[in-house]
Amino acid sequence: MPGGYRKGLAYPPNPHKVSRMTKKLTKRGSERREQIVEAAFRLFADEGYHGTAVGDICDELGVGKGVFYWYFKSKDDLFRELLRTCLQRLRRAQHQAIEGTEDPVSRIEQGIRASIRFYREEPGYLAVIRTAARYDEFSGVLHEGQATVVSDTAIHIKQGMSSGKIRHGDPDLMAHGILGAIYHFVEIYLDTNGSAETDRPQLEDEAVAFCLRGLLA
Amino acid sequence: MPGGYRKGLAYPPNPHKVSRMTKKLTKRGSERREQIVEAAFRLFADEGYHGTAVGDICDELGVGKGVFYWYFKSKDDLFRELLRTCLQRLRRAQHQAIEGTEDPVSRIEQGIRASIRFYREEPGYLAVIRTAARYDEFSGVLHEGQATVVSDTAIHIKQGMSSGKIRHGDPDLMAHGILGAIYHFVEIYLDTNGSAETDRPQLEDEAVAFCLRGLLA
Amino acid sequence: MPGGYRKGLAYPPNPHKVSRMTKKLTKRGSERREQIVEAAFRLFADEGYHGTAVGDICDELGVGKGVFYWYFKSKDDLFRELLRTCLQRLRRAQHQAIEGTEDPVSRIEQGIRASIRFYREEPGYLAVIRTAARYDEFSGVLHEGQATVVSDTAIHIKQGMSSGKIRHGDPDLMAHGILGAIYHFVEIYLDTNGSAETDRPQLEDEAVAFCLRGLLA
Amino acid sequence: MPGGYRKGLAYPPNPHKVSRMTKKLTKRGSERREQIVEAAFRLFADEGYHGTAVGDICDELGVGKGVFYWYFKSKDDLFRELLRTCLQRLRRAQHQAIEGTEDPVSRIEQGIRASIRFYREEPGYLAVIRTAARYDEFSGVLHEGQATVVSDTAIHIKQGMSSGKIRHGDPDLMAHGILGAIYHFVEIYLDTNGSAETDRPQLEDEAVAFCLRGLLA
DNA sequence: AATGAATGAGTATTCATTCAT
DNA sequence: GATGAATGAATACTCATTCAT
Repeated sequence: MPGGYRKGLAYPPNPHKVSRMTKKLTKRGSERREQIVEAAFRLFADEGYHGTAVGDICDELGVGKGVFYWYFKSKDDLFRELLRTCLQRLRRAQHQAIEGTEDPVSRIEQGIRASIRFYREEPGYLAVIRTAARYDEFSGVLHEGQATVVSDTAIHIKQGMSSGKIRHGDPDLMAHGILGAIYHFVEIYLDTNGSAETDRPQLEDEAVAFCLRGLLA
Repeated sequence: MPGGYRKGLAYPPNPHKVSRMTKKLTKRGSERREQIVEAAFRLFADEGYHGTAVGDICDELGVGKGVFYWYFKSKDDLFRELLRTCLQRLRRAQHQAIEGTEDPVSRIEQGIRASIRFYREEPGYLAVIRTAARYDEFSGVLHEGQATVVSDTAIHIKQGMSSGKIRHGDPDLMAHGILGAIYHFVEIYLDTNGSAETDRPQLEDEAVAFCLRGLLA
Repeated sequence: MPGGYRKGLAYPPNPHKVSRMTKKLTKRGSERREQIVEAAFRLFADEGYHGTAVGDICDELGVGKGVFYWYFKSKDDLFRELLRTCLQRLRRAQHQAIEGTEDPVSRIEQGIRASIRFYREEPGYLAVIRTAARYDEFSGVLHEGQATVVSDTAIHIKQGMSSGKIRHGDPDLMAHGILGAIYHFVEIYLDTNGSAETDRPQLEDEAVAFCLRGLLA
Repeated sequence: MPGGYRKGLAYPPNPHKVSRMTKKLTKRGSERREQIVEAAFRLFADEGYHGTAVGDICDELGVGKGVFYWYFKSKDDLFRELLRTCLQRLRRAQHQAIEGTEDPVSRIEQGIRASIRFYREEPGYLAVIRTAARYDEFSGVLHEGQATVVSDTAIHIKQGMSSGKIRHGDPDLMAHGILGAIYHFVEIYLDTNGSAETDRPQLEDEAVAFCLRGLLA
């Protein structure tokens, strides 16, 4: 039954829609799909989740709305996919930065630097993540992604503790502290729209210092 | 735009509406106003901004919708008022915690502890702040509030630097680091709905440790 | 502002909505559109602009409200289209009546007669024009239409002056005089609702006489 | 039963409200009443009927809404009173202009001139009349007023016919022609808001010429 | 694979009018 | 005489989603 939407955000989940998503796509089909993802990425980043109507995405491509629902179960679904992609890339960037470094503290440091660089260089990804953070619906996906990063980090922290380089404490909590601080730094000092007006080059150094050494002299 | 019409045809948000001067309220009036504020607080905290219709608030009190608009210019307006109140109380809580403490580092510590306690004890306030964080519209008010807290904290940081207790660095950035870490801790370890399922009593200690000493041993 | 939300919170008339390009309509679509125009025409004529809710129009056709907005950008928009159509038909009627007549004074006379006949035979059009005259919003369109008629007439007047058949004076003003008199005659002697209670067959003759010869013997 | 309003314009007429209007007012009371009338006059002229809320009028005077309803049965009622006043003044202006003139044609001419002068000098009255013309509700009062003017004029026309100065025809219709032309002239060439941008000093002469002699040479 | 058409619930806001104090 | 408080119907417009061709 079409039409209507409910308070808050969500349109009622569609229980009948069988996971058609396992469809095999022709070459043309995959291209279409990719076009949609790209357009949506741009729009979500610029206008936010609610600011982007399914119709806007279709208009962008000059196609009817049916097309969208041929490739995606729902708007919500597409956004989730996008979000997952963003988080994957972030994680990949972190891993690449760490590769070849042995010392756990250095690994943490490289991870911090990589994150900030990533957000700086990919403001679109940052925007999508920010958008996700705004809605309870997506906090699940976000938390998953975070959990991964946190446990990655927590491993290094534990190693650091073993070797005596890192003080004792709850590794997860510490990892969360890092995450929170970085995210906030990025919020404050990085502009979503590329125009690095407020950006400061030494942000990475300062972030690293804060996370590793805290305030005390 | 809403019902009724004015100026011939249009429904556009009435630009003339010069805030019909601040109303004088009778005792009954103030009580009503307070009732509205309370109901709205509860609903906003539970259901979010969009999840709460003006009509819901009025229904809660069993009054007509006009009543709402007798006391408040708009839904947006009421929410802002609520938000400001929340931020004020937070700040007050921080100030009270600091009173009587001289050492800047201790003041910072007390501030951190007070914030976490505040959020823990007043989940409603936390919920409202969270809700505000979700909407660009309110980020202004939120940022103001944050700016105040940051500059409060930065002052202590500077003093700590002078006395050599705090390492050198950008005080504002450090203050933001604290803010970000705490807010994230609260997000992760505190539930909005009182049910302290995930809560951990030692959260304050750990937060203080992270902010002051970072990770390193 | 109306239901639904976009861009986070706000209901303000969506400034981005770039007229989603002119739609291609299928046969069924054009028919639907036409049905809407007809229903709206009837309702606007009978009940006036404000007396006609978008919902009324849709109810008339037994369709959902979305249908209206599939075909028209807004209620205002539809009304403007309707109004333009009315004015066009009026002008066309005038042109047809003039065709084949050379003498400028006769052309003016035929124009006057055609106008009155038009209003008499198409009370619906008259009603729409009247309605438009009631609202500043639409006076623009109306004035444009008037301006056209006035300048058409003024041309004949000038020719008449050249040939000495029409006394000297400001042609535009004279044209406006004709317009005003006719419109008023129609207001007074023609009923919008077909019931030609007050109608008088010789109205055309009398109007012509007044406009051409004034009062004097 | 308070609240609510219906499509179109009108709130349901209040059948119970006994004509309290015959109240005798104290001196202070009459002053209040006069203040309301004045404020309403200004607002109606500036903002139109719907553009002026009862609350606006009261705000202007800094009094509660009850005051308004103490002195007037309804908004509609007040407007009618105002309108009647305007029409009276117009008629008075016309009479004064005619006094002492015997020749019927001259009387008509003086009447025309007086009307235009009146509208030019009292843009507020014009605005109120215009506003009234916009709403069916008030067309009654307006038509009454017009009827008076028309019959006044028709008398002169008849006299002119008797003396052979005016061509034969329906006097009422001729009078309506004059009215319509003048009103339209005023619409076109006079600005409501005093700023006589488009005004032309010789408008009176031209109007007289059009009404008396029509177009022909 | 694609399209155009249709659905319809959901909501902020205004304002004439009344009435208990 | 005056006030503040309360009433509540009325309405434009959005948009995720479905479906017949």
